[in-house]
Amino acid sequence: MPSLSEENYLKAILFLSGQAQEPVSTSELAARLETKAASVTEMLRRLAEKKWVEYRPYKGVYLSPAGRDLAAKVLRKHRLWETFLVEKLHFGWEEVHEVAEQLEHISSPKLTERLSAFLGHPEYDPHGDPIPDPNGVFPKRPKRTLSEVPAGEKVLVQGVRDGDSDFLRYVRQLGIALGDELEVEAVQPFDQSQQVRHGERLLTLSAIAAANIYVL
Amino acid sequence: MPSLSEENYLKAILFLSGQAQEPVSTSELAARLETKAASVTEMLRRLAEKKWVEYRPYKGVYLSPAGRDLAAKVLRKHRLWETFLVEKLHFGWEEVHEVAEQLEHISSPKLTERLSAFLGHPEYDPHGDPIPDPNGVFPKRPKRTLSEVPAGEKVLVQGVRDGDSDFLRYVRQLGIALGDELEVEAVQPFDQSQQVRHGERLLTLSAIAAANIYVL
DNA sequence: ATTAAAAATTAGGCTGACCTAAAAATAAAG
DNA sequence: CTTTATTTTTAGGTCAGCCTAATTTTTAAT
Repeated sequence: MPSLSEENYLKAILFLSGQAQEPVSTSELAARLETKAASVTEMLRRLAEKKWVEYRPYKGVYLSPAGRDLAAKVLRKHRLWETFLVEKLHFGWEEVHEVAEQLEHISSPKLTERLSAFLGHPEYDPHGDPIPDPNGVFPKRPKRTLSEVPAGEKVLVQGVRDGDSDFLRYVRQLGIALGDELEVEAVQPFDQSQQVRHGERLLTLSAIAAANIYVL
Repeated sequence: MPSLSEENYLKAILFLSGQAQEPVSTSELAARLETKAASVTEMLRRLAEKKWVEYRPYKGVYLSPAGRDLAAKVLRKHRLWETFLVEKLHFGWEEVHEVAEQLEHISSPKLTERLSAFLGHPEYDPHGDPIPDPNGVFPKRPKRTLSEVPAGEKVLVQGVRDGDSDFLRYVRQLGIALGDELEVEAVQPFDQSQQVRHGERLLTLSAIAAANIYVL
């Protein structure tokens, strides 16, 4: 049974190593977890002892199969709770992250599965991010971002990248919601910024913003 | 902001001091929290420093208004979550306690109030225990136990005393559920045990068991 | 009222999870 | 290929929350 802190480390490693299982550096973890490098080193030694990560001093860490499984379970809970908060308790899109950070550590497999059933076994959370199944397997989906869409094409907003509540607030402020139709009118060659039609309005989105919006 | 441990101590003091705000002893707390007296003493000093309790060494402890408020908020969350688990996720009566012990520490006033609304602002949890309102005020109700019911009277099961999962299991095993009608047929004078009719069946309940069943 | 028993507190230690400062290893620059 | 800069680790300290053992206070019993 990992502690709350250990769960947060495992989750951070999962996030930072991406799908490719690339090793993660001490400083990356320290930045993400808002802690100091020395604390990270110490924790990594403990996680390695428990066989949840493979850790080579100075070289980085990656998750063991057991660690990956634990991290996926935490992520599953996080995304299920986010779904619950938005769909059942009518929270705003951008308010759910912090609360889900707490709820994700509740330890009760029965609760998790009942919650999933209650929500109709969703495969994606309100941000459009995939929810791992009870075995830690992600539903895969063509993950296309708005920035990949050429001028002239119409797309549906599927979600936004999770984790940055400033961005979530910005998107909401623009009036863009899940399921909305967007049409890319033009892409500026020099900075990849896009002119996008959203209903009546014409919006300008930076390349960075466009890369954080998932579309279908 | 109380820590998780501090919340548990406050909740335990609230429970043990009852409605009369009687002072609670170190050993009572140690027993309830499954910890050692020395640990309790240490924590009480800390709680007193934070003005959540009034603590007189060797004399006992009771909650300050601020501490009582914090404890009531935790209890409110506990009972709301129990209600959620039973009514929405179809947990059994006796399975919810442990999970609610975790959920009660989630800190988000907005979540608590949305959850309460989602459940229709219940005043009693599935065990029949009262849920304090957001200001820590309990709905009061004539709290009658089965042991107070004289022979010949018919009553409805309103709930059972929370906290002892052995007892919850026993009640369920007897087939008694919330809302069931019971008729006290006889009370044995020598040990106060009761013969109770439950539908077709005739049950014998000890005085101790009867004192733990709330009726209306 | 004294003594024995029970309850509570103090003293001193341990662990997890953090920190700062110093040292060591790796990477980057001349 | 050295030297410098950056990253990482080690060393040593703090704090919350628990523990055992020893001491003190209170309560109960003679």
